[in-house]
Amino acid sequence: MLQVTDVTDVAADADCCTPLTRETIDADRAEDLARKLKALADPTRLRLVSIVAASEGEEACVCDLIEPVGLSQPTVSHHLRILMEAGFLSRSKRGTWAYYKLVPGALGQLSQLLDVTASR
Amino acid sequence: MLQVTDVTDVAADADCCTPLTRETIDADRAEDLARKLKALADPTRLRLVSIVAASEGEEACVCDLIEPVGLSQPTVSHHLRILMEAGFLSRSKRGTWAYYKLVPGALGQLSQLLDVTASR
DNA sequence: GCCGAATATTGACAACCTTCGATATAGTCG
DNA sequence: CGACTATATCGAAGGTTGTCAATATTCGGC
Repeated sequence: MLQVTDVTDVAADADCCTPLTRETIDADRAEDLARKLKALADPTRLRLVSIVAASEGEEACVCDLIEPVGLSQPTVSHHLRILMEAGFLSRSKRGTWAYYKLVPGALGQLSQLLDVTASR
Repeated sequence: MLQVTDVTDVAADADCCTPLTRETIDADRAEDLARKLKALADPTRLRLVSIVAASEGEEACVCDLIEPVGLSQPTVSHHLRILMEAGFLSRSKRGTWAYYKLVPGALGQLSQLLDVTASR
């Protein structure tokens, strides 16, 4: 009940958002939620998000991400693109470098959708 | 904050739990988290969880789940097994019927892991 | 304008996932 | 016991995913 206002905010948001439960989720929203979860459901991508989140300004350069995850540069780029398309990261180029940054609230919003069931 | 006690519970729990961020997640925990997320990252399984969660006692019989999702009985059984192995549902047989029930706190725990980034 | 460096895209391949029909298992009621 | 019903398992088909090497693109410096 603490979340009533948040919930409404969230409902006004882009492409999602009303509780996962109580009323059963409809097929379209399930599809949408699944797409976001799928973007996170990979160990490498979780590590990328985590590293970015722990970096200065919640932002990191591709060149700093390749070595920690131990995969090829194209593979890392691929994962970053998926995370961006799912709305978890945003990209900004500065010179030759590409910086990926956490989209504020994206993880929290997803988290709330899952939490609803648990919080009642 | 209402959930402080839950949080400690959860921290004492099986195979997970410390923030997704600040300290970067290690490969093992990423693997583990990814496995759970992957179990949820399917539209059909989200709908199954949702229907179960919205049912009396957060529990539903397989026979009641087949028609709503519109897939074959073996397919539904398969998805339920995945959700069970990931720790989101538990099964209890009563006579010929199999009842799947939400595991209390499982979704909430996952939710918290994601939320950490957002909450700081 | 050209060269080198950082990132993105493409194409290919193996592994895995979702789904189904067919079949096996387990439990109920005559 | 035997037929029926509910659920699980198996095997196969088609689609999707993660990964890499090779290549394209974009940008800064000489």
